[in-house]
Amino acid sequence: MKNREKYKARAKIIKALAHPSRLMMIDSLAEGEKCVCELRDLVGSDISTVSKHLTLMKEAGLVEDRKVGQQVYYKLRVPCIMNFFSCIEAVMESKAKEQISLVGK
Amino acid sequence: MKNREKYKARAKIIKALAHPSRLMMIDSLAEGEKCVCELRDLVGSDISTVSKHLTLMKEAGLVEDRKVGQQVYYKLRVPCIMNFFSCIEAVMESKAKEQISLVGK
DNA sequence: CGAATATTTGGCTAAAATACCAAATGTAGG
DNA sequence: CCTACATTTGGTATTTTAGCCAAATATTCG
Repeated sequence: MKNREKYKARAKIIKALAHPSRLMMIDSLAEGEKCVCELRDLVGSDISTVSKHLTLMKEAGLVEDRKVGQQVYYKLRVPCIMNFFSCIEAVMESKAKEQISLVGK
Repeated sequence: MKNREKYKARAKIIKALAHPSRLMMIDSLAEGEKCVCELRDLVGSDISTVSKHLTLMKEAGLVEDRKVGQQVYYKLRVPCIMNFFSCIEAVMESKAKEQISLVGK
């Protein structure tokens, strides 16, 4: 794969994570399968908006869906995603410390 | 911190990763400090564009800078970022397998 | 000081992402 | 078949992001 393409492919997946509502849904899906309506209640947006977020994550390969009756259930496809968050917290802490040290100068 | 804010803060950091050029630079910075001009050669965009990418990553807390003479060196602030990529690859593989299984149907 | 080099900032345009509403689709049950 | 319900799709307006050029800033060196 051409180098430029490799980073583009990675960016697509990371972009699919890069939205507050989507992160909220991922956190929730870590507990297990949820239907679209449950996720809508969680994030509080219009259901069409939620559906589009889910489609986008599905296309990126983050989640998969399953139809049961008239409902559609989504679940995480690759649980290692959850490991991200500890590092994200580390970034925030590191940033916070920097802020503190700047005050002292 | 209010829940909604927590996810917004996380999203800001993840957004700062979510661009091919920025991922390319992060990969390169994993080897060690680089000046802006080296990173411009790497990604091939206008230097003002590269500078803006770096500023954005700095504001997110991903990198820090250091001025040496007339050059500015950037380095990774939180190395655990690099752990992301193995999971990203896993997402891509999982996606690829899905594609293959669909062909067979 | 004045020229040369590295980087950042401001301004602007084009492209991408987001959100909502309305309409379409799919499924279940009477 | 008709209605109700869950979800997706289409269309559109708004916001955000990206990239380039030109100008400003900072530093080095003669």
